[in-house]
Amino acid sequence: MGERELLVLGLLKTQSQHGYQINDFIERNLGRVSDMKKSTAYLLLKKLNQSGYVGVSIEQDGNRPPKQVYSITPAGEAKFLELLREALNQFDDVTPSGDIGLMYIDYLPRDEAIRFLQERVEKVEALLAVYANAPKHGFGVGVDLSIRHRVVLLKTERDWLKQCVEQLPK
Amino acid sequence: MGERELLVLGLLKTQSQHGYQINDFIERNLGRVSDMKKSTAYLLLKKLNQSGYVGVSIEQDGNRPPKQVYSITPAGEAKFLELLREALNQFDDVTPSGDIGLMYIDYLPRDEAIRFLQERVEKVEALLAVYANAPKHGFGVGVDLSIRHRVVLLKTERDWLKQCVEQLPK
DNA sequence: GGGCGCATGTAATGAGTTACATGATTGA
DNA sequence: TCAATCATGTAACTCATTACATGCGCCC
Repeated sequence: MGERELLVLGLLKTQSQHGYQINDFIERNLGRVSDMKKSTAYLLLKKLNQSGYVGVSIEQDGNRPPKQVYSITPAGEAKFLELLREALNQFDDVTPSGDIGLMYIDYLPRDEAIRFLQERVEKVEALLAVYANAPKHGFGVGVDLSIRHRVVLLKTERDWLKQCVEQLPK
Repeated sequence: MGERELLVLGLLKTQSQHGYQINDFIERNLGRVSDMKKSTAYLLLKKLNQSGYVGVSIEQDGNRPPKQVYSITPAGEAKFLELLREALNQFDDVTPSGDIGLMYIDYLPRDEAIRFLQERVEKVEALLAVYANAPKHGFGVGVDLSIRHRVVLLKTERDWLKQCVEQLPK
């Protein structure tokens, strides 16, 4: 079990919720921290329920589609802490995808190679602009730390890419 | 198809090789660029052969285990360029794993949280030391760029982690 | 009447890892 | 003789995504 489960359990810790609500919250508020897909959340909730980490009850407003409302159980609370410690404890060596391509970049004509790198720079700068314009939201310290993390990584990426262009042999 | 295939095709471009040789080369020289597992390489070679991107011939020295020696085909050369362009073209937003845990870090006692972060700093610094002591190898510009990439990312990580410690509310 | 929001899911697929299994040669 | 190196592979599993499928209510 990993981070997806941790994320969901953490959201249920705050309050009982149904799948749609969780997905909605992630999309609106954590879109830049998690890329979990909606089906994944539904599957996860079912799995967590089967494992006894969350309980479920069905609610219905009028004739609307029924909701499966999930609540965290004591076992789930314990699991949350376990997963949290596990997540904080692990540290993987940064293995950026995209570097294999770079390894072979001299198989391309120099100007094509440069064009690719410059396009990457533009993409990075576009993302940085998004983060710069993003509104502040105060869901605990963690989210803000995480956003700042991305920003510094993106800046590093941008500078490194620019260096790459310069170091390409003529 | 992705980077694993690109990596293997690129190695076969240089010379025909068997699986063990490829795995050995990756382990010795690209251990810091790729984390591909050995079984994966064997599986990939078979798959690439079935797709017509590499040909195979069997060699045997004396009574040693027979080797499946793979060579890249013209179709494979074309595929290599296609995958290379694809790899260089794509750029994913950096989504560091480990940030979900960070998001919930205030659910832990402050001193435990700090200990986790400091351990991460140490791990990062250990890795940096490895890279600093690593011997230079001159397999094209690409590998060196890739190593430099990791180094700058790790330094960014280290600085960011130190900031995190400071920003943890008291 | 048509599109968006609400609400939930299943089936197939993909990518890769882990664990397992085998067996000969070579050098200390 | 015992460990390391050479050499290859399969089966089961994990994790998550994609594509598909459904259907009501509400507002314009």
